[in-house]
Amino acid sequence: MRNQKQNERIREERKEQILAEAVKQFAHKGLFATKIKDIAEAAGIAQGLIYHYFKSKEDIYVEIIKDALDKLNEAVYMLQEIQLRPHEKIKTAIEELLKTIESSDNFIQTCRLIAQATNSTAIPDKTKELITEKQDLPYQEIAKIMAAGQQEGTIIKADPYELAVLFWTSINGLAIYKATRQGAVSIPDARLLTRLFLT
Amino acid sequence: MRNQKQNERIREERKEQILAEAVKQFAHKGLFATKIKDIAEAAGIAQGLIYHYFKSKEDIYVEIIKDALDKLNEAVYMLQEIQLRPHEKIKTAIEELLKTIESSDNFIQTCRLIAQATNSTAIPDKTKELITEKQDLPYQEIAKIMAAGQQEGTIIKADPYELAVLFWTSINGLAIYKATRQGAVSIPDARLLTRLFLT
DNA sequence: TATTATATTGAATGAACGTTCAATCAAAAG
DNA sequence: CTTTTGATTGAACGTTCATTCAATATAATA
Repeated sequence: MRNQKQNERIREERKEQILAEAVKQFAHKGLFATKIKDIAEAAGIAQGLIYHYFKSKEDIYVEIIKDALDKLNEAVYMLQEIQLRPHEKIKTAIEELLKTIESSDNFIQTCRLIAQATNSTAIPDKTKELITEKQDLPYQEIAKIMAAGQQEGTIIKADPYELAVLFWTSINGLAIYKATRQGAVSIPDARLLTRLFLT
Repeated sequence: MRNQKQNERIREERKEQILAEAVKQFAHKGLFATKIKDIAEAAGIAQGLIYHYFKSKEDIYVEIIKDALDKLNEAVYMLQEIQLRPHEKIKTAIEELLKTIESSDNFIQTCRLIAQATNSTAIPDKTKELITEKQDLPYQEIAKIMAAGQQEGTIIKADPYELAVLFWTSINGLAIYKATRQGAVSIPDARLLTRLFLT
């Protein structure tokens, strides 16, 4: 028989493979239009095998949404660490996020998944909990930076949280925009958006 | 027996009633998580009766998406008519749109429906056609106004279409933001957003 | 090679759902 | 009151789908 280490590795690889295909399917079609058959076919395995690795379709979905929210929060957390003035943080964040939108399918999938989940009341309860738990952090974090910048006089005077809302709705909107027009779309220059927040 | 006029009126009223409930359901849950049973129950009628008025669930959905896109285009079209300088048009549009986001559930439902439909590849082909046909007009229209304002030196210099993208992604993002936090959320002041476009 | 444990398959199951349909109801017209 | 026509109901039908399961394959170990 196989030893435990090998088994664990195979198991982990298969799980990742299934998750990777499921992310694509969910991002494009959402939870309810994505069929287990779709995921199995995309992964090149039998339908039944999916249930060897996951309890249910919902479970896969919940895990994916969790990962998506975590990924976003992690990125935001890194922003805290960087040694920059607040207004430079905002500038850098916008530049990096727009660059990522242009280059990374992965990030766009993350945005699509979160947007769908956020915009539907039909998602599993567990997903709703994750969202209430994790969705606010990016807003809070950006709001903090905005407030700090206001202290220094480099960020425009307005409710910091409202500025954060504008920040994220713009970024998110652009990601979805890019996602839904396949191919050549021109994402606005970072300086345009930056201008919205700096004095 | 009833005369034809009465029948037509009853028929029209019922259709509207079904559509009104379907809009709510679709806006909250999307096409695939909304069941015919849900719509029938919300409308207080038997499931079967829906098929006396509509050919299929998809048909209802397509009609609703069509209405949503038309409503948006109509609003944009009215903007053309107003006698104002380009930068005043942008200012007024932002003010009115933000006011509408704060007050009108109807508008928010429209935004949700369009966002969902745009963000999914699983929607009916007929819906996809409607979107490709009608979705670009608001962008074009705002881009035109931006370009005109640039001629007058009142709108910031940048690709007009990119400005339009920024315009709509912000508005749309805010509408979705409001939709998904039930109750008290503070929508940013119109002046903040206006500042993004004016010189 | 025989054994054992897990991976994998594909068919079976059962529930949910969209749609159809036969039967009944309601109301106006004769 | 009777007829006629469309509105309405609720059960029935057929399909799709998530999930389960019995059977088979694989590969490491003894």
